[in-house]
This record gives sequence, structure tokens and C-alpha cells, in this order.
Amino acid sequence: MPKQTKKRDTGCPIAFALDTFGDRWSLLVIRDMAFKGFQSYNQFLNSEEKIATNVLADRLAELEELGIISKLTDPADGRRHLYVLTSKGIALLPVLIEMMQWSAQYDVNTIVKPEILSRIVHDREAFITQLREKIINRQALLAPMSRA
Amino acid sequence: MPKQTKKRDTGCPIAFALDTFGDRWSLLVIRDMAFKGFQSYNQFLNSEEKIATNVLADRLAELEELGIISKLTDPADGRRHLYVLTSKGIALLPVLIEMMQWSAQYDVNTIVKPEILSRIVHDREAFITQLREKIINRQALLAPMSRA
DNA sequence: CTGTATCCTTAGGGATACTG
DNA sequence: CAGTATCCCTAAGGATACAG
Repeated sequence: MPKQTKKRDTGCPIAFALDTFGDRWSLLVIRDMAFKGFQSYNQFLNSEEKIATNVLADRLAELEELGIISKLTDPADGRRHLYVLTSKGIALLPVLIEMMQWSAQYDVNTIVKPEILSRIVHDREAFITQLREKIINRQALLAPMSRA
Repeated sequence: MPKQTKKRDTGCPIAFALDTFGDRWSLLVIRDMAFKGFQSYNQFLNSEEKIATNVLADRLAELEELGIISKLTDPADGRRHLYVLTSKGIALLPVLIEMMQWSAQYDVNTIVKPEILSRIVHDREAFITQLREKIINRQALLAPMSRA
């Protein structure tokens, strides 16, 4: 059961965003879905940063409750689950993109493919639109048939 | 002395961003500087979300060490300090803006002035540029004379 | 006003074992 | 494979007192 972290509940949008996904792991899970196309528990678990299994389970439940992701049953195998981004989750793409750009600019250890960075800088809107459609298409194949 | 939080140090820009300012308070301090024009310890301390004094001191030191803010002595009163955003800090504006837009879209309790939201949506680049210049001008008055 | 210093609590999260 | 369940521990953060 996901905990209710202490919410600040001033009307501030920054504070709300932080209270919603401003923890150490949520955005990484969302990144895995958005950029790597990950959909299964095991994929997240084996992601580069090595999230702990209990933390992952908690974050997935939390994000689902927040309406940022959906949990589906795999149409190819009814025993498996798949996690996909909702439109509310996909709407976080711009936030991720801006973080990427900032880190690419100021951290020497950050690795972003030059052609990606270039598109972010010079063709931001189109890049996001294209990414969004890619995600939607990937999910469209399974979403309609098997909502959990 | 600011603690070194556990850094993940994969080359991922999202992970780096989270490790750098992905805590409960850093972005709120930056928000206070960027949008409210706050520059003094007391202003931050009395901000709406009521940050604890030790946490504030820690975050200010941390952000300074990261090169995101600068600590100056107040030219009007040598005993006082002022905190201002560096270019690296100002470069976080787009991240803040995207968070604002997302929250405005998905949280009913979030309050963003309609004219602000409209500018973000329809005139994003110009809005950010203008905001950036406003911040720089505000700081230009004191920055050159009194680096601590 | 601008911080330090302490004390204390809790929740976030790592490790690991276990289950359907 | 896809999670639960525990145990434990540390660091983040509240409260408050105090100092330059």
C-alpha cells in the first residue's frame, strides 16, 4: 500500500509537482517507460540504477493511483502484467526533456546522444510530438483489449 | 556542511538531475528566487511552505556548492547576505515552467494566473526569455560590486 | 536578521527471504 | 516472472534553542 507522503497543499504548482513525482525513483520509472519502452516489472527492476523490489512495487502502485500509469494484463500471457503511461504520464515528457537538456549542459558525465540533444535544442516541439506518438503507438497495440 | 547524498552516477541525465535538485526543497528555493525575487534568508524561511531553518541553511550551502546559486554580501548592508541565481540556476527555468504547466493541467488545487499559463502555452520561448532577463536585471544591480 | 547546534522522529529505501 | 513481506538503518527533515 503506497504511503501518503506529506503533501504541502499550498496552491503552488511546483510544490504539487514535487509532492507528486519529486522523489528519488518515480521519474526514473517514467523514463524507462517513455524512452526505453519498458513495460514489465522485471525490466524496471533490472534498470541501470537498480531500484529495490519493494520500492519499485510501491512506486508502481503510487503512480497508478495517481493516474500517471496504467496496469494492464498482458494480452499475450494473461498471467503477466504490463505498465504503460497514461496521457497524464506522457504529459511529463517535457519535464523529462528539460531535465535532460539541463544535465547535458552542466554535467560532464551525462551522456546524451548528440543527435538527440540537437533535436531537443533545435526542434523541441516536433521532437516531443514525435516521441509522444511513438509511445502512444507502442501502447495502442495492447491497451484497448485488456484493461486490468 | 552539506552532505553528499548518494549519487547514482550512471550517465543518465534524468538521474543526474534528480541527484542534483531532486529533493523536497531545492526547487522551491529556486522558485522563490526566480519567480518571487527573494534574495534573503528570511524571505526563504517565511515562504509559504515553511522550510525548517536547518534544512534551508543546508540547501543554500548545497546549491551554492553546486554552482546553482551565489552568496553575496548585501552592498546596502555589509552584515547581510543575498542569494542569487547563477546562469546554471537560471537554466532551470524551463524545468520549473514545465512542472508548472503540468500541475496546472492536472491538479485542480493548483493556482496559476491565467495570463501566465496562457503565455507558457502560447508563447513559451518568449516568456522564458523575458523571465530570464528580468532575473538577470534584478541581480545585475548588485552582483558586480560584491561577490562574497 | 542570519544563521548554528541539537535533539528527535519518521519515512524512504536497501537487503533479503519468500510466495503465487 | 511478478511481486509481498520483513527487517533494519540511515539520512532527511521537523522543532526548538541559541549565537554573531
